[in-house]
Amino acid sequence: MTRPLDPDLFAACDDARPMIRIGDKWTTKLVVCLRDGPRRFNELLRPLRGITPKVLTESLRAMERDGLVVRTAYAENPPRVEYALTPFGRTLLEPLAAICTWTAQHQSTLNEVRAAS
Amino acid sequence: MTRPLDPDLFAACDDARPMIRIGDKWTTKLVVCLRDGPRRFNELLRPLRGITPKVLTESLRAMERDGLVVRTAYAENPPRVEYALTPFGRTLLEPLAAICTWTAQHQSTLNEVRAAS
DNA sequence: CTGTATCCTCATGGATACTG
DNA sequence: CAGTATCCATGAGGATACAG
Repeated sequence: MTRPLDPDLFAACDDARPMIRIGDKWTTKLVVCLRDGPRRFNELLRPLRGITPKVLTESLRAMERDGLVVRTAYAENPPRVEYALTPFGRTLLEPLAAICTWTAQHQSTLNEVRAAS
Repeated sequence: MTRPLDPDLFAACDDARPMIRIGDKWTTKLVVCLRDGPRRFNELLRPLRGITPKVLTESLRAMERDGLVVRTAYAENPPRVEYALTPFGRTLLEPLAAICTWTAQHQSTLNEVRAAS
């Protein structure tokens, strides 16, 4: 108990902005959306209820820049574009699952606690 | 591949605001800071470089409301206040560790990818 | 279908100073 | 030591409309 804090634990998070925008509103949900294979723009727009095309584009571009997602455009008519997780992006699935499981398991606890206050 | 999306996976995250403010700038760091035992206000203020007392207070109050943290004030002079994780708060440590590990392992990859673009 | 272009709101969180 | 009190900057994200 009360061992000194390990400074290294913060090394990865010390930047003004988080390396991965795990904290933002959509990135994690997008990763989950893409876990079973490539999805098209509208296939992402729909299940993420409430996201606007602008924000979806921004999020996907950011994830592309970070190498989490690849965008593939097919020269067809009507145009078809597919987004898929890269192998690197897939490495996020496991730690993210841990958080999702926690949330699913403890959501009711949280609701009770909040209702009581 | 390309199995249909499991809608339940989003059930826990469908609210306008996340149940737990995992996404915010300080909550996760505070959990990590408190993992080894109770800490005093200034013991949290210092290692979280850059946080202001106002924001620290706000964050701790929010975590208190959610039952993640307990505040204990000792009637001494000078005043002493300790913050500690509740058992419930401790359940967050494991999934959070998964994310921390991921970040630590892949930070360099991310840096390379960004430098290349 | 797959996006862009504008405009705008609003909450997070930072700066600074002060108090019991 | 452990906060409060103000004020304010910023940018993520939303609304809406339009385009290739």
